[in-house]
Amino acid sequence: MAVQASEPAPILLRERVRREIASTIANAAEEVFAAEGLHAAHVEHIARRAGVAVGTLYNYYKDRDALLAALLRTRREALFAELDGALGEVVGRSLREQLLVFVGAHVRFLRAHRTFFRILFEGELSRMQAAYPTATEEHAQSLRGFFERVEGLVLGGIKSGELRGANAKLDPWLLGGMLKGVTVRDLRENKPCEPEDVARLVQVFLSGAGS
Amino acid sequence: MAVQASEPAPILLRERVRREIASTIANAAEEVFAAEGLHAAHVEHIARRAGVAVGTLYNYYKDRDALLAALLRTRREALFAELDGALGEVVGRSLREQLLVFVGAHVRFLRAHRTFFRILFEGELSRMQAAYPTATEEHAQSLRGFFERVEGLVLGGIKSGELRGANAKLDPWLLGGMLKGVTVRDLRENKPCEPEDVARLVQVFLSGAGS
Amino acid sequence: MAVQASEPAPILLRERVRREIASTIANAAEEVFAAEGLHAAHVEHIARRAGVAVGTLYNYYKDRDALLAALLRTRREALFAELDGALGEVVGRSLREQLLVFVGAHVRFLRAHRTFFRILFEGELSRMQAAYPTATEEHAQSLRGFFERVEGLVLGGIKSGELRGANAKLDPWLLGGMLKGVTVRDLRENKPCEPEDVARLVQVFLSGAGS
Amino acid sequence: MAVQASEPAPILLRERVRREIASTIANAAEEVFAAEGLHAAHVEHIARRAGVAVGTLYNYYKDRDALLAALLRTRREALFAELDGALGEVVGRSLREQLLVFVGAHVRFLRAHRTFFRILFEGELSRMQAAYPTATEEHAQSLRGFFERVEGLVLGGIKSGELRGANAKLDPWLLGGMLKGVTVRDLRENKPCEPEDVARLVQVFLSGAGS
DNA sequence: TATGAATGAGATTTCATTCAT
DNA sequence: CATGAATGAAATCTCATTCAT
Repeated sequence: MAVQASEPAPILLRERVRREIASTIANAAEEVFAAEGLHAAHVEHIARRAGVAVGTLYNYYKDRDALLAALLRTRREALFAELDGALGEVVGRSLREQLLVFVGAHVRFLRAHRTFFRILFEGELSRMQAAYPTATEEHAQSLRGFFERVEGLVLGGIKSGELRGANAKLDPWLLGGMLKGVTVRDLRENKPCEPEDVARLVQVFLSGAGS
Repeated sequence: MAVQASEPAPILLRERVRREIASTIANAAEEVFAAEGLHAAHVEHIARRAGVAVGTLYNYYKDRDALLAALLRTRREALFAELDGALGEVVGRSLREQLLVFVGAHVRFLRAHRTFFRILFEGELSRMQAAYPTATEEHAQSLRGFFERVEGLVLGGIKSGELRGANAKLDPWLLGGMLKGVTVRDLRENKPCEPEDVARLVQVFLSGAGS
Repeated sequence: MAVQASEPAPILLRERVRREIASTIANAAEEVFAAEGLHAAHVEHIARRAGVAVGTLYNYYKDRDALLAALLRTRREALFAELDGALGEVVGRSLREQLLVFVGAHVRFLRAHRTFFRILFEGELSRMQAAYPTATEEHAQSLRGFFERVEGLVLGGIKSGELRGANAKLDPWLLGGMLKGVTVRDLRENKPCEPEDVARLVQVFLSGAGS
Repeated sequence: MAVQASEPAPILLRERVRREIASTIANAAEEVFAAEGLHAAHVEHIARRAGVAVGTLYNYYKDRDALLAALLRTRREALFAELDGALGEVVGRSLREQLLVFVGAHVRFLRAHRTFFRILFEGELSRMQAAYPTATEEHAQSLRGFFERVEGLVLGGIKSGELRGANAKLDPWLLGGMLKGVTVRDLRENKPCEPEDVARLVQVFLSGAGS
């Protein structure tokens, strides 16, 4: 008895094509948002870069807000997967090792997705709530998740005694600030963060730069 | 002894009124730019907040670009005066003292002009060159000047031997990053930077957070 | 018995000063209207050129419309005085003599008030009724008066038999067109109308250019 | 024999529709520019008269300047085609015949595009260089081309001896002035130029109106 | 479902006119 | 009266979004 297997397959195929296009558009959006700025980026440019018509773009994303939100969500999930994956491999190790691994993962992701961090940090102080409520929410969640992981490391260090005289409220901002510092240097000066820079960052945070 | 000073007085008065209004508009602009974002801020809102008609605003500033540029220039000059004034009083002292004074001055200025830093750091990765060329130039100069002062402190510390195994290229970004960290905390979380936070920041940079 | 003659004099003086200023403003207006165009001319430029404040200008003329209207009226009256004066001296003479004198007077006035004709002919086909109703009326009256005088000459020539096979309806437009032709040449090419050009114009109108 | 021509057709159709709309907008612009004046005409009125939204108008013409320029260029090319076509048919004929044909063609075009001449002659002395540089250039070229053709006729007449005692510099302005005269009569008095008017114009230019 | 032209609300900027000094 | 800064209506142009094909 022959099986009519021709039905489900096209559906899957169609779905795969759909995702392919959505992803192409999101990638184009990332490039254009990074290149033209969060506010100045034109939807038409995104469509053009993706090789589709604007109408098509709107078939995949409700509006500019939704497109930006989806983009942020996707990249955030990838980033967090990378960070959590790296941290998962050094559970229980020393704070120094955890920091090295964490910063290393961050830098690795930065190299692959410089644009995401440009968008993330450009929007950090920007006020887009009114114009892009959904994207703003995703954006906030990205910043929060990033900060929580930094904070988690600091709290772990305090608990284990590896951080002394610590200020649990402030120190995550100091560590996060340094991370942002090297990120901004990469984005503004086109100066990628080398392995020795990672080591130096961790060294300064743990032992200071002073003699 | 009566002085016949009836002529110059009105001129001075006019000029003073003029500056007063220009400054009122700039202050309103600062608030609105900070509240609505660098791009989304409406000229009309600025005028309304300043209590003048749009036309009046344009009597004082050529266009949106010029208004933003003037704002950035004014605040930058005030900030640099504050920072340089503070540093001038600790010339020759230890790096720790210089850092404490510098960070203290920064925090003091932040308290008085939170919005300026919002604009400064929001625009750090933003792309406004095309729309606001003059403002962009002022902005870049502000960032540069800020960084140069941080860099100067680091270089001084290296020269004096107070920074050991230093990385002259990277360390300014780390120190600057921490400063930005506490600034962002203030702006995003409404958590002003207390004196003990200043001390902690300097402590971490010089001696590290590790045990 | 001493006469208190000190009263009327100041009034006269005041009135004379008033007219002086009004006339200065009108002259400035003429220059600016001619230089910048009927619509593009800025009231502020007129005031500046007259050496007064805009507010002063509005003390003398109700609005832009009234200023332009007054200007047109004044110049028109002067032009017509000139033309009628010249024609008055050749009453009863041959059409050729009348034409020579008329065209000569026109050219003389043109040399003294090029700007008036620029305004007059620029506005000939322009639609300014909506924006400047009063000025439009003055303008129309100027054109009408100019045409009537040309028409008068033609009709006189027909009546006296000096124009043969004439077309009383069309010929004034032909003669007027030639006058406008030399005027426009003056205004556009900066080529003033010489005495021999006057003679040639009359010659062509009366005897044609053909061999 | 069926032809599989389904591909190219839509493209041609699109292009045709596009031209249709562009032309509709240009025609609306012509009417509005003529009715409201070169400077006072509102872009929104043009769009409304064309039955499209303002945005659509801007999809077809870069800005107000470009719209006016395109309009002038199109009409000018049509006018010159008409004039040159007519002149081409009387090459080598007598000056009188050439003039009759030329003036006739002019009058024919005037009847079909009264508005073009309104714009052309309104702008003759107007100052629009600053606001509409491109349109000004088209305008100047139109005036120049018109004058050149008039001048060509006169020069031809001088060369052939059909114009006697001619003034090659002045006569084109006289002939052109008469043409403008009948045109203005049409536009201002709503009095179209009849065939006998054409004949009279030529008659006066060649033989004069005198007895 | 893809397309891209049409839409029109909304933003910036100008300038004739007013009016407090 | 002279002054000139303040006013705000109005004009041009942009661009996210829709929708007929």
